[in-house]
Amino acid sequence: MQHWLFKTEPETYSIADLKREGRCGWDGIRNYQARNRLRDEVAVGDQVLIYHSSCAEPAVVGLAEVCGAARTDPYQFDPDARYYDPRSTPDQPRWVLVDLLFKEVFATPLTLKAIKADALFADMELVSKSRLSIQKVAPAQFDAILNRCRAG
DNA sequence: GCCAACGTTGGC
DNA sequence: GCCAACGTTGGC
Repeated sequence: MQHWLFKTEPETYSIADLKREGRCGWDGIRNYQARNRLRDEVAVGDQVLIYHSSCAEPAVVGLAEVCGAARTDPYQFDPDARYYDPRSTPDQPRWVLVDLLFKEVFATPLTLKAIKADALFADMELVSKSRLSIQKVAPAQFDAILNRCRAG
C-alpha cells in the first residue's frame, strides 16, 4: 500500500465536494508523468492526501482512499469539456483517471507554509517538484502529516 | 496579475 | 534528438 498526495484547485473541485459526493473519478490529469503514476503505480487501497493549490492558503486538507484502479478518462473525448484532448481516440486513449473514496476532512489543515518550515518535509515532492499533481509521500511523512492534521 | 519553473510541441 | 518557442502551473 502506497501513500500519495493529489493536488486540486478548490475552485474546481474541493475536499468539501468530495465529502458531499462520497466518491469521485479523479479526472483531468493531463501530464504524462502524473498519468504514468496513475496508470502504473496507484493501486486500490492506497491512501491519498488531498491538497488544495492555487488558493488563498495552499494546504493538505483531507484524506481519501483509492477505490478504483486506472480507467479511461471520458472527458478527453468531450469537445465541450475543459479536459478535451483532440489527439485522443477511443481505441488509443491518452489519459486515465482513478476513483477515490472520501475518508476525512482534517481538523487542522497542514499549510504549505508549515510544510516548508519543517525539515521533516524538506524532501517532499511538494517542495522539490511542486508542479507535479500526483505526488508520492513517504510513510514517515504521511504519518507525520496525519498526526498534525488530526490534532486539535 | 506577475513571473519563475518546467512541461510540451514541432521544425530542423 | 536538439532546442527554441510556447503553454501551464502555482506560489506570492
